[in-house]
Amino acid sequence: MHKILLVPPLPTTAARMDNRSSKKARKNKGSRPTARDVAGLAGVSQSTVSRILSGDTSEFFSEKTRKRVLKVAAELGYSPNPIARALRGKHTHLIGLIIRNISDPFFAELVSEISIQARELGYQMVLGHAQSEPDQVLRMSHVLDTRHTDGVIILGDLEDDKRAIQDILDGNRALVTMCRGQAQPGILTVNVDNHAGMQDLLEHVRDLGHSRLAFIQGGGMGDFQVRRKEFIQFLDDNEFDFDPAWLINETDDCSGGYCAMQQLLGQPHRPTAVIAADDLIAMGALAAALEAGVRVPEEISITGFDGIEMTRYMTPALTTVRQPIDAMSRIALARLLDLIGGGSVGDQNLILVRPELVVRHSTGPVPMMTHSPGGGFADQAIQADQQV
Amino acid sequence: MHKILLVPPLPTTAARMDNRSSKKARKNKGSRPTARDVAGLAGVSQSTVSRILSGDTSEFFSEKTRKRVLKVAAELGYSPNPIARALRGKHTHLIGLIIRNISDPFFAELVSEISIQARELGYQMVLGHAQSEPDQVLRMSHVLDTRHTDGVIILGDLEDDKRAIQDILDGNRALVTMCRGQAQPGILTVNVDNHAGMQDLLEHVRDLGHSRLAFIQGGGMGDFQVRRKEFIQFLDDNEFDFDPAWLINETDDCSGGYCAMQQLLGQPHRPTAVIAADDLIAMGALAAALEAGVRVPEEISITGFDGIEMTRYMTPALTTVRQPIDAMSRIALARLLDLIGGGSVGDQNLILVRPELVVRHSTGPVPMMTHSPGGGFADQAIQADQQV
DNA sequence: TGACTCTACGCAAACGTATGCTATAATTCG
DNA sequence: CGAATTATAGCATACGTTTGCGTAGAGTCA
Repeated sequence: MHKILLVPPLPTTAARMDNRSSKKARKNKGSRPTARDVAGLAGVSQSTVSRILSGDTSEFFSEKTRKRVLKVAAELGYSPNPIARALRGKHTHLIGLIIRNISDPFFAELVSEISIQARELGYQMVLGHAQSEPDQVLRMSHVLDTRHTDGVIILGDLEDDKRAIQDILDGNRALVTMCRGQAQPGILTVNVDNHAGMQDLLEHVRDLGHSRLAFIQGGGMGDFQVRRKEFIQFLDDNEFDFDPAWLINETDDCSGGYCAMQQLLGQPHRPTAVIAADDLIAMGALAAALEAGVRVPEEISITGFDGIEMTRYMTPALTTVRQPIDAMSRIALARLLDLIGGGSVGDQNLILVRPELVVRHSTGPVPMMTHSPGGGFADQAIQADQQV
Repeated sequence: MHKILLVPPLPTTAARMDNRSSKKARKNKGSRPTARDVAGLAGVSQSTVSRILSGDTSEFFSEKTRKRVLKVAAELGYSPNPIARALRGKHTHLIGLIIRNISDPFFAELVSEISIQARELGYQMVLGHAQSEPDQVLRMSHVLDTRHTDGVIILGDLEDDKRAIQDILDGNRALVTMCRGQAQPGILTVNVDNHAGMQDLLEHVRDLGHSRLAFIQGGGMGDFQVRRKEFIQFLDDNEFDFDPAWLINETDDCSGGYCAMQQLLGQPHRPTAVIAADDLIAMGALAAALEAGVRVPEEISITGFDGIEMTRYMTPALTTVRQPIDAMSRIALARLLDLIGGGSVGDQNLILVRPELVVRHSTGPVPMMTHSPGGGFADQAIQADQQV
C-alpha cells in the first residue's frame, strides 16, 4: 500500500542492501525462501524476521510489524533453515539412535515409539547402526559422524561400546542408554525392571508345578545376563535343581532358540519348562519343539520376554513379559531433552520401569511323570538313540 | 603459560586476527577442533586445511605441507563439521526415510539394509514416520522438516501422499520410492516384481492341485492391489472359480490375517489354499486356522509374501516369496545418489527386481474330496452349524 | 528545551566450512 | 636476462541463521 515503505538503501553498506532488494524482487526459483526474502517483502530487516519467527517474547514488536512479517512468511511458505540455525544456535533438533539390530521386532517397536514421540517434541531421529561396524575404528568414526546431533540414545548393549560412549561424552553430547543390563555410573539408563519381570514370570511357571527349568540366553548382552542371574537366583531361592546343561547360550534370534531347544531335547534329562531370554529366541525354541513332535505346553512349557506383537499369533500363543515400551520411551526422551537443555544426570541414573506378565497358552501345568529321575520323557522317539 | 594471550578484545578487524591466533594456542575445551585450529598449529591457512582435507586433487600442495596438515589434523582428531559443510556446500549427507510402519518386520529389514549400505556410501538415514501424522498439515510440515536432507526415500504407499511427494519435488530434493504398487510418471520407483512373484507362487499352488484359492489383502496399498490383480488374472487365465467372498480385505498385520481366516473358515464353501498379501497376514491366518483345528497344509494351504526371517520358524514353516532386499536397496541408493549428483530420472523410471519363491511346509497337495460341490469340508465341526 | 526513558527495530558479528580469485616464489623459456 | 608460466598457498566471501548491541524516534519529565 504505502510505497514509502520501500525506502531506498542507506549510504554505507549500499551494496548489500542492493543485493537484498534485488533478491526481494524474485527469489531464486527452486530453492526455499530465506529470512531475507521475507524481510525484503515485509520491509523489515532480516533480524526482525528471525526474532518474530522464533517467537522471542523478550523482544517487543508492534502488532502491525508482527502481523505483516507473519503474513509474508506464510505466503512464501518460509521456515528457517535448520542447518543454518544449527550452525549458529548449536541445536540441530536431531537425535542419534545407535542400535544393534533394527530387525529385531522388539527394537523395531521401540524405535517406532521413540521416533513418534520425538517428532511430537520437535525432534527427528537419525539412525546409527552398530551392526554394520565390525571393528572399532569404523565404530569410532561413526560416532564422530553423529556429532551433528543434539543427543544420542543407545539402544541395547553394543559389544565393546565403552569407547563409543566415551566419544559421545567427550563431544559434550547428551546421552541416554536404554535396555542395557548394568547401568554405568554417571550415565543415565532407562530399562525394564528385569528383576520384577523375571520374578513374575518364574513364579507363574513355578505355580504351574514346574521345578525343572532351562534358560536360553542369546549372547552375553547385559539384559540377558541380568535375566540369567535372576533365573539362577530363583532356582536357588526355591531350591530347584540346577543343571549346567540347562543353561544354554546361543545367538539372539530365532535360529539361536531353535538350536538351543534341539540341544535341550537331545538331553536324557529334560526340563519341563524353558525360559527364553527374549521372544525371538522363544519363537525358535517353539519351532524346534513342535518340529520334534513335542507338544507345547502339554509336554513342555515355553516362555518369552519382551511382549512383541506377534507373540499373540504363534501357536500356541506365547506366555511372555511385556516391556512398557511407551513409558520407557517417554522417560528416556524426557530425560534426554533435560540433558540437552543443560540438566545433569543426577543421583538416580538408573530408571527401571515395571513390565507386565502376559499369560497365554505356551505355559501349562507340569506333566505328570515329571518326578521320574533321569528324564521323564524317555519314550520320546527323538531321544531313543541318546539313551543307549 | 603466557598471560599475554588473555588480551581484552580489540576494536576493528584486528580482533579477528588476534582471536584467531589466540585460538591457535588452545582450542576451547569441550568442543571439537575446527579447521582453523588445525591451520594455526600447522602454520597454514584455514582454506589450505579445507582443501587438503577434502582431498581435492585439482589443487596442488607440496608434499611437506600436506603431510604436516594431515598430521596435525590426526593429532587433534579433527574432522570437518558436517553442519557447516552442509551450509556451504549444500550437501548434508543425510537421507530422509519416510516409512509407514517400522514395526513391520519386512520394512524393518529393509530399513536395516538400506541404512547399512547408506553408511558405506557415507550417508546417514533420518527417520520420518508417516504413521505418526494423522492429518495433512502435520505431514506437510514433516516433509518441510526433512529438507535438510539431500534426498528422500519413501518406503511403501502412504495414504494420500501426493502432497508429500509434491513437496519433496518442490524442494528440489532427490526422491526415490520403493515398494509401491503403481509407479508415478517421472518418479523413480524400485520395487519387487510382483507379477513374477505372484506368478511363481500361484503356479506352485496350482501344481499342487489347488483350484479354489482365496486372497487376503491388507488394506488398499498399491503393492497389495497389484498382487490382488495378479491373483485375479491368474484365476482368469486358469479358469478357476472366482468367489467374491474369497477376496477379503483386512488390516495389514497379524490381526488382519487372523480375522480374514476366521471369515474364510466360517464360510460353507471353503477355499483349499489361502494366498496372503504378505507374511504378517499369513502369520495371522495360520494362527486362526490352527486355532480352529484346521490342519495346515493337510486341509488348507497358506502362503505369504516378503520372505521375512521368522517365516522359517512358524510351524509349519511358511511358503512365501522372498523379496530381494539387498538388491533393491542397492539399486535404490545408487539411483538416489545419482539423482543427488544431478542425474535425471530418465526413461526407465520403474525398476523391478525379480523375487524368489521359497517353498516350505505351509503348502501341500490339495485334499482329496475337494471336488464335492458346496464345500469339501462339511465334516469340520466348525462348519456344522453353517450347513443347515 | 534538553536530558532521559522507552519502544521498536536495524547493524553486524559470529558459527565453520568451501571456493573463486589473488599473490608470491620458483621455474622455465625465448 | 626479462618475461611468461607454474606450483603453492592465502584472502575474502558466501551459506542463512541467531543475538549482543546500538540507535532513531516518540514520549515524558524537570
